[in-house]
Order: sequence, then C-alpha cells, then structure tokens
Amino acid sequence: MATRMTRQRQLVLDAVRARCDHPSADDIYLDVRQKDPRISRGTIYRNLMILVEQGAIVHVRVPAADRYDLRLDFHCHMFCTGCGAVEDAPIPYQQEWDERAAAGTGYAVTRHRTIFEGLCPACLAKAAESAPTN
Amino acid sequence: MATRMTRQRQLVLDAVRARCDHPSADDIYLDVRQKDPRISRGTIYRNLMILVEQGAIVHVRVPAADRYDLRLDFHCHMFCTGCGAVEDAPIPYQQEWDERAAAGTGYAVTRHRTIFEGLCPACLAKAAESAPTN
DNA sequence: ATGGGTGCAAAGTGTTTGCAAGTAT
DNA sequence: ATACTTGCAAACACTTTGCACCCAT
Repeated sequence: MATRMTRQRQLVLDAVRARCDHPSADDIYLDVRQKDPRISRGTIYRNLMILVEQGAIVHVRVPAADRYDLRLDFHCHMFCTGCGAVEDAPIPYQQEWDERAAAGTGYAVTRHRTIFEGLCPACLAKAAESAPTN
Repeated sequence: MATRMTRQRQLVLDAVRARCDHPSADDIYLDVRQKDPRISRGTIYRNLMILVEQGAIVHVRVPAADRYDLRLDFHCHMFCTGCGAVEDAPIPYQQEWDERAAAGTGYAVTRHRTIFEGLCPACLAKAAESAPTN
C-alpha cells in the first residue's frame, strides 16, 4: 500500500499548513475548492485520514467536529465554547502523567489529550457588551 | 421553562446511573428499551441533553461517540483505542492549570477535559496472544 | 388546564464508500 | 502497466426536529 503524493493530497496538506486555527474537514474543503473547484469532499476526508495515519498532520477532537492540526508534537488545546475557536494552549504536555495513568490502570498509555474549555477574549468582550456589569 | 420529571426521563437517568462504563446514547436507548419498549431515540437524546444541562449527568467526548457519566466532579478519563472502553482515570484534576491556561490566553476557562489513550489490559492481552513476543 | 414532554418519522450533519475512470510511480 | 486515487453520488451513523397527541404539575 505505497502512498502517492497526488496534486489533491498536496493541496489538502498545504491547506492545513496554511491555517493556524485548527480547521475542520469542511474548512479544508472550502479552502481547497478555491484552488481546485473540482475536488470532492470524499477526497478531502480520504486524504485527511491518510495524512493523519502517516503522521503528517494531527487530529484534534473538540465538541462539535473533528479538527486538524499541523503541529505534530503532543500539546494541549483551548476550545472556545462561544464561537468554537480552537488554539494551542500555553501549558506543557505532562508526559509523566501517561506513566502514572498507566501504572494506576494497567493500560498501555500512548498519550493523553487535554482541552481547556471557556470563552475566548473576543467572546468575553461580546458577552460583556450585551450583559454589562451592573 | 420548568422541567418535569417524567417516567421516561427517570428511566434515562436511572439507566445512566446503573452503568459504570460511560454509556453512549444508544447504550442507554437499548437499556431503557428493556423497561419501556415504546420509548423512542428522540426522547433518549432529548433527555440526555436536558439532564446534562441540569447538571444531573455529565457529557464525555471520546473519539467515536459521545458518552455519558454519572460522576459530576471534574475528573480525567481513560479511553481504550482497541475496544472503545471508557473509564475514570486515577489522576487528580489539576485545577490550577485552568488558571494558568486562563492567564496565558485571556480565556475565561471553565474547566479542562483530559483523556488518556491506549490499550486496556484486556486488549493488551488479546494483542499479546495474536502476536506473541518472539 | 396548560405548557412541557412523548412517539414517530422525516430531515439534518458529518463522514464513509462503491464504482468506473484517471494518474503517479 | 499497475494499483493507488479521484469525482460523484449513494449510503451511513448519529443526532435533531416538526407535529399532533399526552400527562405532570
């Protein structure tokens, strides 16, 4: 199962790398569409899956939809419950937790995923506007 | 919007509480079906959503599907990438991280969710069987 | 009594897949 | 040349919703 670098796959990879906001499959579809109006959603999904398997990009799961990330190292994410924005968190990945969790459960722990939830600064400002601090 | 405790809602709540394996909506549907063969999936979804809003149960998002949890305090989860099992992790919830993430990003952080991924003991044993250590 | 809740079935999302034709290697 | 990929559309799994009837308060 040798894998080929097709024009479409390259476009998908480029599109993920061109964004820093952890796009969803459909974001990628819309971006790639601009460069190749004939590409199909099936191709986007297939290629995202293949690129994740190959380790070229990473899969981030947040409430609402799957997102993709160009950063390959383990790291935590912020998720805005207001607008759905996703960004990297300024919190170090705690590898020793994987060992502790493994020791405590008997699991062969590969990694952990941490997502912080809350309102991003923009949504906070919007909330303050509509419901001012009386 | 006063909320009523109907027979169906009680059945859904009981079903979540009766399980310790973090059931999916469909698991609950199948369980409740045994006690009330006329309940519909729509009712299950509606009630799970309402119970989560009310804070009676908690929503856990893992790769594959949404799960529900009777434990209301913040805690981490283990997810088996082999069989999809979910269980509580023996790792303390680090509240100070929420503050650190908030300080570093300007988010109003509510909480974080951490999921450890790996193979559970049962899947590990199965894997060892089919691919013995030569 | 009355407005929230229910069952049912249809409609949505987001994602996957079968197939014949196209193309990277 | 060969078998991996593609576009398309149909199929899927999971979840939400519109509607008329029902029942907890």
